[in-house]
Amino acid sequence: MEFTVGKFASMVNTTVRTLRYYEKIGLLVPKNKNDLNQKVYVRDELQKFYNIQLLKSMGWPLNEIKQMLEETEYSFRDMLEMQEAVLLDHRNKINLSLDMMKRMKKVMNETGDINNEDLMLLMNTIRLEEDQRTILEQHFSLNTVGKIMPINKNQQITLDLLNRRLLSFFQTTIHRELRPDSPEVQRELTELLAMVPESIQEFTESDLGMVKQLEVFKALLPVGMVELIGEAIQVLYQDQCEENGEQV
Amino acid sequence: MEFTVGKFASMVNTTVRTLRYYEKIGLLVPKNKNDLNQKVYVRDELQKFYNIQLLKSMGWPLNEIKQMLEETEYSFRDMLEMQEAVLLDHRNKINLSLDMMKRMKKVMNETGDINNEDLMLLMNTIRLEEDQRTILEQHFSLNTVGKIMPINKNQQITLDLLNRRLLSFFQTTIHRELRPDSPEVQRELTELLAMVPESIQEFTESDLGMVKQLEVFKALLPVGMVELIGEAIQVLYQDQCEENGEQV
DNA sequence: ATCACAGTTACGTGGCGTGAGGGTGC
DNA sequence: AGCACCCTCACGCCACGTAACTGTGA
Repeated sequence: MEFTVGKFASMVNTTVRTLRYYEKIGLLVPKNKNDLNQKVYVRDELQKFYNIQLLKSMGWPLNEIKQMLEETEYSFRDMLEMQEAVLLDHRNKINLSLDMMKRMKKVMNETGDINNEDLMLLMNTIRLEEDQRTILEQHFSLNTVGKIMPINKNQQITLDLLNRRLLSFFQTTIHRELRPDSPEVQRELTELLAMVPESIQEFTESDLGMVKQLEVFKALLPVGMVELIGEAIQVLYQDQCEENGEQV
Repeated sequence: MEFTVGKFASMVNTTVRTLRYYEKIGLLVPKNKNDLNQKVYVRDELQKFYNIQLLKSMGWPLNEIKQMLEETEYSFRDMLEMQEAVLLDHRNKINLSLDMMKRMKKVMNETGDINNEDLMLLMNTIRLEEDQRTILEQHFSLNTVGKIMPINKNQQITLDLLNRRLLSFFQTTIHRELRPDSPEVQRELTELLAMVPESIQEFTESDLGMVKQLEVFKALLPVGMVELIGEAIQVLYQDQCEENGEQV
């Protein structure tokens, strides 16, 4: 039951370098030597190595592992609970990214060209959804916010696709230098608004505090797009009021 | 729309150091300066920063992100698929650790004292289950292996608890220096074997190749335990044969 | 003499943290 | 004068990888 570094490394399925590193930091130091004055790993080191591997797989850093293995009076149960929380947190972040990527794959499967810049913009809006949601919830009711940022997966994908269509249309609008009151813009806008939940109109009235908080997100949109859409919506509402014979 | 590092950092919720680092590696270099000769971040940098964050959340390293943002001709779809695989793999490893920890929590909730060394030993047997399974599958049928290493969660926990009881008992046996043919040992052994699936007896007959492969795992057990259990089982079988009037 | 190991020393990696030390405007 | 910023330079962290060079028994 004596193994030199090389043998031991292949036996426990690791590298010589790793064992040397563990020795250097005092984590796993072979106590015995053979007749050739080479360090040898015995049963004790094997058991300790697997315990190190175990704690590592739980997410502990090596210096903490060293401490834990030195003092006998540590609570395994506490260690387990702590690292479970860490791993759950980690997994949660990964799940958020995976969800985002799933939604994007569906958006990309829609027909029509879309460049990488716009794809990243759409993906960013998904990624930053939670941040925007918390801001909006300070100014509107939970119910209202839930309508433009639904948690329901089906509603989500519907609005993701709507977002894509909106972005694509106003990109070409800017490119073709159309005015916000042009018939093409007004026609598309009415059509888009028809597909959207009614209460979204609440969002058109915004106070100054919210505008400031949302400025970062607005800056992510292409130059001039926010203004263009704002003006286009204003024109639309004026027209509607005139049709109804109302005063603005 | 001009921000110095500090302002920009707090706006996009990062640190000055991070921005400086990105500048150093040429990932995000502010092109403009203000009248105080300070570097300023504008809308372009803001958009780029969020794109960097996005790609980072997908698991890309910074040098690859830099390349991707430099060349316009990359396939966003391919990037997405690749990183989805990476994230899934990552999540899988975390899930394995979390499963192991769940099983251990149940084992720890059983009554009776158990020290940290033994807890880690039990946890290692769970962690190394897959490695042992592949070895055993080279020598026994899938069905047989499945009985002592079930995939079914309920059966798993039953055997985990059995393992704990077995370990605890033979630890005290060694401590009290009981002999393998002592009545206490034989009684407990018969009781333990009664709780185990019948076909486990197949495992008592082992060939040399397998013994060698499993040596690493046997070395994880406390000194003398393997031998003790082996002898105790032999005594038990001899007694059974004599009762049945058979010859050994 | 060559090979297959063992040994030590030391620099590189990635994504920053954390200073040191100096300058500038209010 | 102090404060709150800005600048650059540079070492530290973690868990090793990689390389260079030397030594030793078969």
